[in-house]
Amino acid sequence: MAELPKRYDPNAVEPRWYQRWLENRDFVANPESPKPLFSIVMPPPNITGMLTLGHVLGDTIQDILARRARMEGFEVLWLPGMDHAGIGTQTAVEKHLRRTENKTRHDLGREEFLRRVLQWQDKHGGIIIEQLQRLGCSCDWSRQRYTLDDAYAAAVQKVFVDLYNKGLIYRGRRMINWDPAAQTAVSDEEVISKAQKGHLYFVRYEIVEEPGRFLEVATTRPETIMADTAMAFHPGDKRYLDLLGKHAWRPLVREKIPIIADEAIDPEFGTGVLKVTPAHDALDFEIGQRHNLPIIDVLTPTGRVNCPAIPELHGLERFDARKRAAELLQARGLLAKAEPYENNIGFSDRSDVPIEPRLSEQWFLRYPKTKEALAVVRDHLIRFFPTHWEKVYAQWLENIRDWCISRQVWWGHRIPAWYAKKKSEVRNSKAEIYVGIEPPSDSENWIQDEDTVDTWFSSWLWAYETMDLETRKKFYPTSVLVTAADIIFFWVARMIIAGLEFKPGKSDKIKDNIPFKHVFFTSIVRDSQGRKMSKSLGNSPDPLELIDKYGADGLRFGLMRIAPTGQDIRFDERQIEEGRNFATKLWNVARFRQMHGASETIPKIDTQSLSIYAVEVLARLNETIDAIESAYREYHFNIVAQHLYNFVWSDYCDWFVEAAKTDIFGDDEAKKRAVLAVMDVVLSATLRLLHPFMPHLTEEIWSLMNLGKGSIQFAAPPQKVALETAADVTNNRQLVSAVYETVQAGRNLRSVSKLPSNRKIQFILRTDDKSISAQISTLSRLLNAEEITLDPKYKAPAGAPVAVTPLGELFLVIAAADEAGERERLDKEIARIGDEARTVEAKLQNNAFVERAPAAVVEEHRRRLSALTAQLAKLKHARDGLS
RNA sequence: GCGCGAUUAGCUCAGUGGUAGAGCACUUGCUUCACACGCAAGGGGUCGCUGGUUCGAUACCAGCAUCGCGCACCA
Repeated sequence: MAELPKRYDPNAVEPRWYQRWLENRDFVANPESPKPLFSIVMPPPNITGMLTLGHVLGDTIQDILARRARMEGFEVLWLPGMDHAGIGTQTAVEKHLRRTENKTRHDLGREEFLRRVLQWQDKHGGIIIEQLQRLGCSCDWSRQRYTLDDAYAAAVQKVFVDLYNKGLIYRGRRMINWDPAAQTAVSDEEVISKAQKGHLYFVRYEIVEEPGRFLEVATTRPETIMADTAMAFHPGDKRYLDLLGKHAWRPLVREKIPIIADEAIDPEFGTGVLKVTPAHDALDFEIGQRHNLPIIDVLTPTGRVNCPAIPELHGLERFDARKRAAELLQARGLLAKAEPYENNIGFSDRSDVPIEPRLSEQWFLRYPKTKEALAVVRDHLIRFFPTHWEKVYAQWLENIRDWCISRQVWWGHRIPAWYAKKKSEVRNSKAEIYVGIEPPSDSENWIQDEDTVDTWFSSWLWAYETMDLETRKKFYPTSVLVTAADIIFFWVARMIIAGLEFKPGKSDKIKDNIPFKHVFFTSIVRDSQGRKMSKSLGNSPDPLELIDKYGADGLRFGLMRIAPTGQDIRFDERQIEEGRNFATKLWNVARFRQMHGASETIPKIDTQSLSIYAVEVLARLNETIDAIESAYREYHFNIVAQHLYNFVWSDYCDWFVEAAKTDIFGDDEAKKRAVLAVMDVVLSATLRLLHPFMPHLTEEIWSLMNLGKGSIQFAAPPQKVALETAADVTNNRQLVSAVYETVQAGRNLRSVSKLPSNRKIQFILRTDDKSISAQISTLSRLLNAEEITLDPKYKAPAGAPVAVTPLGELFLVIAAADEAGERERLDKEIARIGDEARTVEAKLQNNAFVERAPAAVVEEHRRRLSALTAQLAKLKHARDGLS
């Protein structure tokens, strides 16, 4: 038997076990297994990503579910993988290129650039996989996938072609969200609105037909004035009715533009007049369509002004141009005023720069199966945890708009569309477009689309395209998806749609094709001040450093314990420290058991002859098992962790082990063996319950103490211990709680009497109950008493500290009693108990309460009152005994 | 503007129609034969506010306030 060192060293133990598990292929799923399935696909982290606390949270939860399922006898597949992260990875490489070689991707050309991305990927990619392994994740690495694997990429292309052939994917020239930094279109979901401080400029447009009269318009974007093609007001706005059909002089590039009326204008805003700029605003574009307005684009894809007619602005960056345009207007007397103004602006989720609404030719997907996707969640074929996300999901689906899926990015799945070379300027015509996985046979006459698809257009197949057919047959649909709620639209909803549309399941039935049965939305990890973790704030701790400091198990347990469902987590390193401390506590209490001899591999206890303390701890173990079971059903991991923490630390260590020392250090060998067996049963059960949270530590103790055959990973979860008849258990437990209460009262006496806790002291217990004598040795130990004497007729000297306990009156024997102090203490105690008794009594005197409250509640109050009254009498008696 | 969530001890959070809870932090005592990453004792709360339902509300209902999030608007 290997001896357990005093301090547990996770850094030595954890990698050793992980390596062993890998060698044993413990995480590899077997599609031919007859066992019931349990499967999870990991939300794929970005290929060049680093492990964040968000990953730690999500992947720990997945690991807990996977490990628990393995113990419960499921055939488990936890399928890991990575995402190529189109825009993100490309941006990183472009940045690197600019810094090191001062080149753009266009300088290198597509082929060379992609070669560089692959180099970058080889150098920086996949680190996160090692980090997940350090965390202890029990993924089936033999099935690791990548969104750019050949088979996966082929599936993405096939889906594109199929949807095109179904008429669901189309190409169109429409207003899209343009990211000028990444220089690509993005989807509506990738635009986040943020409050932005700026100015509202009031610009004067002279009326052509009435020189000297001006139309004033409020705008935040004077730099786009050159692209104005109309002025508009609300048709019901009497202020401007006489101007309808007239014209205004557009400033800067002076030109006549019509004055029109349109319902879309809010007469309340600004002056009630809108300058219509169809090329640079979605609403203006719609108005332009309705009124057949020309479209003038004065911005380049990088967000610079393109307007040679105004040399002062031409080439300026859009925000510089805004200031300059205002100055120009001011100089010409056309700027009435500029007010400070705060409005919401759409920012690119990716590059964090303001989005530019832009007219552009892109590929779009008309979502299929939206009604069905709503139904499967509404009808709970797919259950969301917490449930309130169902509503968020439904709202999105009910207001869904077509998805712009093309990206002007090279890194990713290239769009399988070809254009006829000769007439490439007329791409709209169907005859000029060929969509197919293979290029057209006369490929020299065709040119492939330069764009790639949105990364999420590949991720939405992740739930099943990651599985080969055999694996899919066994493990699809997956059991549960664990993910952060911020990708509910990006990923969760689209995966559901994909499952329903492409039907990868074993039959056509909806239940076989939904991608998962449960979705658990994890919290978002924030810093201790509630801010989001971000690189720029530097408030994001490195999980690997935390693992070095506290161990993977400590990190996992600490994080789980503070992770509420449905709310954000405020991260505080002290909580991880607690996780580490808990690991050490468990280690030490196991060590304590080991010091008293070897454990039985399959521990057995004789439930007929258990000590009352053993009954108590086993009953609490049973309660813990029940509580954990129901918490798991709702994915309340924090509650599971809290129950385990309380049971181990309080019920087992603080109370049972301390009480058990009476027998362990006693002379009765049979009792000693019995109590050690109880410890083995409890430890064995506890380790198994804790294993999903703290896999390495529990495996280490399990193995060193030889508590089971083989790895704890496949040990069955503990069953509740069958105890004796309920009545006996109740009696036993009442006695134990009386003993424990007496201990607490005695310790309190010691403390208020200012006796240091290491000093042996004497107690006298005044009671008629002779059966108490059996508990005296344990009482003595827990009170660190020299001696406890049972004396039914004890006459205490005046001033002797006393506590009224369920076992009788407990007197502290000290040489010089502080009579005044004791009187004061008793008075306080009498007042406190008296208050409580009066409260209960008042309630019982309330007829309405006695008549209407449930009988059990009333009875409980009566019992309580009589107990308090008895206690009060004894306390008063003790006080009156003082001189 | 619409929707969602939160509001309980200094902090992070549980919780229940019937006597307010945990961990940390704080105060005090302790190197007692598993553990100072520990043991023991203690202080600390009008359960956001106002109404309603009820014998009884921190809990259920309504309104309000504050904070956070999402959607829409955003000239």
